[in-house]
Order: sequence, then C-alpha cells, then structure tokens
Amino acid sequence: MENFNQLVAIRRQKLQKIKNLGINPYPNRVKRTHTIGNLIEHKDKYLKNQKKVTVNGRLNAMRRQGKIGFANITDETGRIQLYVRQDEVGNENYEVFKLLDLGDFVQVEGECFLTQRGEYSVKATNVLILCKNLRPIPTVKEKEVDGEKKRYDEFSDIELRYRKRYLDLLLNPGNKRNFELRARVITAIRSFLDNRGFLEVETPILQSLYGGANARPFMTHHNTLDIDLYLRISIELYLKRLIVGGFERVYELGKTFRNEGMDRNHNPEFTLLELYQAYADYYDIMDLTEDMIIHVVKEVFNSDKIVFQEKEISLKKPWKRVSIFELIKEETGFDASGLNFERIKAFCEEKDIEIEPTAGPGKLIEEIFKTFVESKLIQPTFVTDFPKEISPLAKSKPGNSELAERFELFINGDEYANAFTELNDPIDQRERLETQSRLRELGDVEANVVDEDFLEALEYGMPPTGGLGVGIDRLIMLITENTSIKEVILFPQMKPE
RNA sequence: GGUCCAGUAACUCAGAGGUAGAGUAUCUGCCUUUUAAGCAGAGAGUCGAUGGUUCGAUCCCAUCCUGGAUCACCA
Repeated sequence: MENFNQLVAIRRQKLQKIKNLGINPYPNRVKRTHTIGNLIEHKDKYLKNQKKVTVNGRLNAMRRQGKIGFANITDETGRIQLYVRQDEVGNENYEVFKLLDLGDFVQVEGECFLTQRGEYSVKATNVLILCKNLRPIPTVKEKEVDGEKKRYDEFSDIELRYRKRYLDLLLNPGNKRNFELRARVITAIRSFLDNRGFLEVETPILQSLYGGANARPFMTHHNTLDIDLYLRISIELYLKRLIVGGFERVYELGKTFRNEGMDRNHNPEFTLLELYQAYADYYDIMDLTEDMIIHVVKEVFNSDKIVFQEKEISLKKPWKRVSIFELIKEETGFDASGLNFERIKAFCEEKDIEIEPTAGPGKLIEEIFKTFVESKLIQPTFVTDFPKEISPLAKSKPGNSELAERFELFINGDEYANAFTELNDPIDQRERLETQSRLRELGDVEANVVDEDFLEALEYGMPPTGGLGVGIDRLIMLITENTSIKEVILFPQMKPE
C-alpha cells in the first residue's frame, strides 16, 4: 500500500504543478468536433482536407522521446494516436503534456496525418487537460499480431473485475459487449410486447405481504408507518390485480429479490419479466414465449439459432412440448404418472434423492426431474403437466385434477420460463394458499403466505388468464454465452471487503 | 453448508524452511516519427489474517477472511 500511496502522491504533485501553471485540471467546458470513431471512419477525407479537428478521450498509452511524444487516446467510439511536438504546440503547452499521466482525460486540437510508419494520427497543435487522474490504472498493453490482438497483463482477477466493474469495463472493453447485448435484449422484449398490445406497468417492490413464488424474502422497515415490509419475490399477484381491474395485457420488467443462496445462476436481486394476458391459456403463452425469444434473437443477432459453447440450439418452431412424466420415463424408465406417493418415495430412496419431511409426491417428481432430466434438455423444450401440489397459483388440468396447466421452458439444461393458465377460482385459490400456509407451519420456509387482499381481488372476478415469468439475467447469459450470472449483472452482490 | 483450488509490488506472474524476484506501471537521465518504443539508473512488498511447529516461517500445520470451481439447497 505504501507503494501505491507513493504513486498517488506523485500524481497529486503533478496536479499541483498543473494548477501552478494557472491551468484548471478539471475544466467545466469541453470542445469536441469529432468522435474518434468518426475520424477513423472518414480517414481518407480527413487526411485529404487537413481540417483542424478537436477530439476528447482518455490517455491509455504514452511514448515520449525528448521533444516529441506519442500517445493513444480512447473514447467510446475508438482509439487514435496523438503526435505531439514541442515546436508544434509551443514550450508552455509541451510542459503540460509532460505532466500528463495514463488515465488522464484530454482534449486535443490538430489535424489528421500519417506518420512515417503509416499510423493514422492527430498532429496536435494544442493539448488541454480535461480531468487529472489520481490513481494509476492497471496497465494493459496490446500488440497486433497477424491482425489478432494479443494482450499483456490483462486485468483478469475475477474478484477485482466484479468489485471494480468500472476498471473491468475500462481495461477489458470487450466485456462491455455483454451489457450492450443485455440492453438490446431488453429493448427487443419491450418492442415485441408493446407491438402485441401489452401495457408496461410498475407495481410495488415494497410489499407488506410477499407472494407469487416459493422463496424467502428480504425484510425492511417503514419508519413512518412503523411496519415491516418485504422486498418482492415475484410480481405475479399485483399484475393479476390489474387483470381484475380490466387491463387485458400487462407486463413488468423489474428487479425481484430472493434471500437465498448465491451461485453462478443466482444473484439475490435479479431481473424478472412477468406478463399476463386475459382470455388466454398456457398454450397461448407457449406460442407467445416461442415468438418472443425468436424475435429477441432475430433482433440481436439476426439469427434463428443460438450457439452456446459449441452447442447449437435451434429456435425453429415448433418447440418440443412434452409432459414431465414422459421425460422422467424416458430417462429413468420409471412411470410416476399415477402420483402414487409410496411408489415415488420408494424410487427416490432407491436413487438416493433426499426427501424433505413436508414433501408430497409432486415435490418428489420435481426432484426426480431435476436429477435425471433437466440437464438433458438442450433444445428448447416446454415441459408440461407439473403436479398441482407444487403449482399453487395454476389452474388444474381438465381430466386430471392433480395436474396443473403449467409449463416450464428449458434450454441448454436450464430453466428460462415458468407459466400457467392462471387459477381464477377464488375458492380453489384460497384452499391452495391455505395448504401452503400449513406447509409453512410444518417448516417449509418457502411456502406461500395467504394474501387476503389478493384473494379478495379474485373474488371480484379475474377473467381466464395466461401468465408467464422469464428470468432475464439467465436469458442474457444464454445469449451472451456466459456461465456466470455475475458476468451479465453490472454490479453483482459481493461480500463487503 | 460440504469438498477442491487460489490469494506474493499498482497490474500479470515466478519463487523457495535461511528473511523476496521478473515484466509492465512509477521516478531520474538521454532521445524530434514511436507504437508491448529504446537505452541507463532508481524507488516500491506486514508474501490475505491470526495462532502453532521450528534456532529461524512468506513456504509446513491449524483456524479464519476473500474469491473461484463443484456438490447440496433453492424459485
């Protein structure tokens, strides 16, 4: 640290020297006639017309040789070399140039030309400091070998990259791509839904009761009302209230919070898309989900497939639709469709699947599915016929009241969406939530709570409705070929240092 | 939470039971077409933390901290 402090102290001294020259190292106003990208794009024009240009950027390389110096500056659009001569900028300005450090922001006026080595550069007539950097930025150097960029001393410590994301973005500009793609995915989702007549809404994140998923919440406290509040674990119950209120197509894209374990698929706050469509069922939602993801990938990559670590995933319709029981049977030979608790339990014991005391047959079926089937589902697959027991907000299936009209979408072995034909029978819904409540009393900390206000809304009548939830971070991981959620969240949760 | 791996200079890394090294960055000097500029010199580290073993620990052992991988748990 001592050394680091010395490096900082040297920069502070330079800052003082700049001030002593009567120069403001943090000026308010900036002149910029061209972006660097523009200079590069119209290279021939600027070489020919020898017009004066003014560019801004951050210094990220410096090669001084006595009375001349070369530097590279970068703005968001590109990088260009500066050529600074003492006899061109004058002695005073050259003194300022000598006080610059890597990481400083500068404004440079000059004209474009080619150096003897053929490098397109700006020959400076004036160099102005826009912001003095006080902390040395880790050095990353690049060399082009056969058109390929070779990097030296890359800023690659994963922990540092997440904790100091600004340095990661600065030093590994390639990592900006994940976040640019993220923005484009979200834009594409919005335009898709907007075009289909969905209304984007915002519902409370602070809730006095949480629900819509099985998860443990974060708690907080409101001082004026002197009540505990929860951060939402899903958006479901409020969007359904809006369907009761007469909106027929609504969606919300927003942060949701679950107080659970963290790993490469889980961050405590994550982005969820939920949508509800009146007069639709889960078959309609399957169609919609297919169309939406196809639209997104088409918008972002102009492609109808995704390549994830050499696995090619085709998005061509129709996607496979298959019952969870069929998949289990295919993988294990075990037929669980009778929902016979004793038989299923025996199978789980045989396969060493842990059985929680509150688990019923449905829960065990889900466990069997996760253990034997999930990772095999590479191509997009709608898994249907989830047991009603583990689907307390979904309508049951005509002809088999123990199953729910619910699907989960699996791609590349991970779950991307969860959807139901929504339960709109208020009496049935009350019974389901009360069952959940009993499970909670038996020790299932993630069981749903009874939300009287939601039940009351249902009693006023919710039309038949199809609903969908999509984990957006995971969708972006899939599209950007990342295996850690931390790579697609700008500031992932970390333990305090 | 279990298991495994990692933590050494600002960055990327080497090292070894005897008190710490390289490249880059930084500083000084030389240098008016360089581009991982060059040449010469210099400074810079509580070797993640705390205990233990030892004449001596950064190295061996234990515990802890942080991160990663994986398993478990989890919508």
